[in-house]
Amino acid sequence: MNSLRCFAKHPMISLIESDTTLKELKQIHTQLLLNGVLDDPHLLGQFVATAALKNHDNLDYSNQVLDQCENPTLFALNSMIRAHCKSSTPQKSFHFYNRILHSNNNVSPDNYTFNFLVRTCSQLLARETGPSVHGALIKHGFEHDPHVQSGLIFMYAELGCLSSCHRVFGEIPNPDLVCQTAMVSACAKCGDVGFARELFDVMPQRDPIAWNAMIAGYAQSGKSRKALDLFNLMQMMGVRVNEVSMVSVLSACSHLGALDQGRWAHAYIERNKLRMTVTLGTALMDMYAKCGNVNKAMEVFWGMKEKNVYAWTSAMGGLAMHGFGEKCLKLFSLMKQEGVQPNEVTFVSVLKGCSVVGLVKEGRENFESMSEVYGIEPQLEHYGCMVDLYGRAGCLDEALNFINNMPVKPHSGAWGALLNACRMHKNMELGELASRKILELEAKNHGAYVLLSNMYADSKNWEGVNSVREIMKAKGVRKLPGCSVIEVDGEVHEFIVGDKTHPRHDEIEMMLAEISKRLKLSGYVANTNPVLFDIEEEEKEDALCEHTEKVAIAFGLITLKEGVPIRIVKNLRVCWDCHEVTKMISKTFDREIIVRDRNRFHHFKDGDCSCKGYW
DNA sequence: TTAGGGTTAG
Repeated sequence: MNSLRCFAKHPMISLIESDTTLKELKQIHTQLLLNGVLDDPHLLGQFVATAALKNHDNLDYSNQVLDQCENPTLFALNSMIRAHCKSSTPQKSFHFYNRILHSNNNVSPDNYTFNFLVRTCSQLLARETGPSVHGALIKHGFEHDPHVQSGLIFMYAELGCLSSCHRVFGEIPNPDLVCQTAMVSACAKCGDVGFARELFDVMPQRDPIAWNAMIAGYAQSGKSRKALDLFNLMQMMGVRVNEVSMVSVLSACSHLGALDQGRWAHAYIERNKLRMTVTLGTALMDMYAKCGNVNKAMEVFWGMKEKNVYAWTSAMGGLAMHGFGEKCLKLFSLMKQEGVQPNEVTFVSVLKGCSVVGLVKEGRENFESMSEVYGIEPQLEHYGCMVDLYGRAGCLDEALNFINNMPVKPHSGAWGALLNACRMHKNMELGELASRKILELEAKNHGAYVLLSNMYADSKNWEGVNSVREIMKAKGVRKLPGCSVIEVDGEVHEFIVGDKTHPRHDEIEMMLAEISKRLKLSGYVANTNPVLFDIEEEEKEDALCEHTEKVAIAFGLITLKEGVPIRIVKNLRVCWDCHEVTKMISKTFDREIIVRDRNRFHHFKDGDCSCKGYW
């Protein structure tokens, strides 16, 4: 009874809510002081903890109150570590940890202290401090606390230290469901999704969170089909699916470009009345954008009740990916008007938006505003976007100048953007320089070899083509095999270059011949330059016929009803000839064709492409 | 009177 009375929340403290203003908080504080309520250290702790936990980003007041208090309780100090760990200033947790350590009030850290502190280290990605905190908690005897253990596994996974995850996990005699799930997630996060699955399979019991962890593990490591397979198994086993499961399912569909399956997932969410959280809404929108239906993506976006920086950034990225640069920038203005703070990823979308439509001035201004207005230091990714922006617009000198003046060493991405620009604008000399730089950094960068070889082929420099081929051979560099995917009636068909095993291979061949015939009748002459090797003209045409997007398009023409757009996802950039051919097919066969290549979307219609020849 | 595992944008 006594303890209940002691820990019941004071009615005035209960008034503190997450939307309590600072002024109101001060009024409550003054009242509590006048009434002598805060003379009780437990109630003071309650006030500070409530104020801090209700608003993670306004901890100053609680900090001040506690700093003026000579002998705060362990509860109050732990609460401050917990609040800071979730705030934008997690490092301040250590101030309160130090107060616990150096308290003259007989206070010493407990399992709560270390649990919160370990989470602070995860937030901070504290490579050195994390292990020290681990050492300290062992010294204080808390390494057997299951909350602390799962926290440590999570922390080491965030730090990318799988061996430490294994060490912690291996030392737990009987890990509970939570620790096992944390370990499954940690292995998947650190790249060992196979071991994650082994662990998952031998778990004596699995709740929906464990299933979600494994599905997410697959989705995040690019094993999208496995993610969808496991989701199907989850349903078959009668495990309760929730909105978190669907986020991973949608993410897997986005990755595959599987629009039918994505639509099915959308219908499933509605049918089962799953909660449309901002995360789920973002995943849904992203799925539609990445599967080629940008209008539907924007419809989802505008229908979202809450839009955070992820939602805005994803919508802007979707627009940029489809070539709608101006719309992307308009959305950026709107986002700022709404008071949503952009982050570094937002600027990647902004710069891509500028790049796809050649808005050099706007791109430069936005890039400069990153550090000047928003205090965000540009990362390599942003520098790459800027080189792409200048290069794509044909300002090759400025692109080179930009690279040469980068405050950090230019990475292969920056040189790669320049190389692609050189290909677009046919600048052989600079292209050679760019490829040399890339290969100095990454001797086996197959993309650079292919681009360079294609540039030589474009200028009929067969000697150049051969020399690239020789170097590739000597260094054991293989061209990444092309692969195109098309979905028909909810089934994903994958065409890999040279693979003739598709059950309808013969029909596809016939359709390819038909396409060839009809295109020739319309005056098409194959541009054979992008074929990597210098071979006889006729053979070259055959090799081009095998570019996987053409095979997938042929399959689409056979299987999809008239008027249904053909949607292809390709793992490489579309080559110039395929781009021309696809334009012509869209006209000759009166068919809309939407291709997602490694970089962006191409919408082919009536003999034209939305990229206007720049990709 | 404070605590643990699963989700979104490059």
